[in-house]
Amino acid sequence: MRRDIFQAIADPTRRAIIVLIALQAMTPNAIADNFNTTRQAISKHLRILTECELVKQEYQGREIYYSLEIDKMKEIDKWLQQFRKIWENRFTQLDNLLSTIKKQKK
Amino acid sequence: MRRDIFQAIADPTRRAIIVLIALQAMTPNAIADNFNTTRQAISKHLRILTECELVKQEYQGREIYYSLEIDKMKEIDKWLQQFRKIWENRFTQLDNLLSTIKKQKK
DNA sequence: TATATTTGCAACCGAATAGTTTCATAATCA
DNA sequence: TGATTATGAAACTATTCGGTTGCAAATATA
Repeated sequence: MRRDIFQAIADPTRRAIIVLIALQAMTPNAIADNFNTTRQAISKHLRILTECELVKQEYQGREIYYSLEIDKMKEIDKWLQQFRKIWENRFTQLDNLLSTIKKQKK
Repeated sequence: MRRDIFQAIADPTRRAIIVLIALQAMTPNAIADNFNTTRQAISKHLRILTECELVKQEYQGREIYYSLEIDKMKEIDKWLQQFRKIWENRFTQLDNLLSTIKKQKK
């Protein structure tokens, strides 16, 4: 079992669940209402999301409210950081090129 | 075959390849030297990365140089955007709370 | 207390995945 | 030209994945 955050967001249903519970906590039943699968399938997705700590549970009687562990999402952001440096650099280089051309025109 | 960018970065070997060729183009053989698998396995990963346009090829004789399509990486960034709003908001709320407490102290 | 509701878990199934070995093709070099 | 090198593709395999059905446990309700 790999069960890391990148594998977690690879599945489109799980990405949709993440978006769904990002703003408000929801029960498995309520989440499942939004999809074309069984409640048990959603339950399995929630287990995967819980295992990699992308989601937290809040017990309330027999109901369980699931909500997004927003801080965990930053790990993806962190990995992206190294590439962001590259694409921002590209822009800077382009800017420099453009201003050089501008100067040459003068 | 799903073959989208999120599925592409789910595999740790593919993520490592992406990092490896982010700064300079490399041939499949050179890439494979960095891993504990066969060249053919790397070739398959490169095919997947090519299929979802995360990577571009440059033919040079019998060698093929692979390099990262950095713009494609922005798609992940774009998806993250909606959550970035949330976590930045949290910080703002915390700031407001702190300044409210500060005011009350006065 | 008996029944209904909410939930997770186990067993099973078909499809996808990552890897291997083998082979074909094309370019380079002696 | 013949051998070597770089590469991709095909066939196969073990494992994982996402889904289903069926069941058990715990809470709520009549």
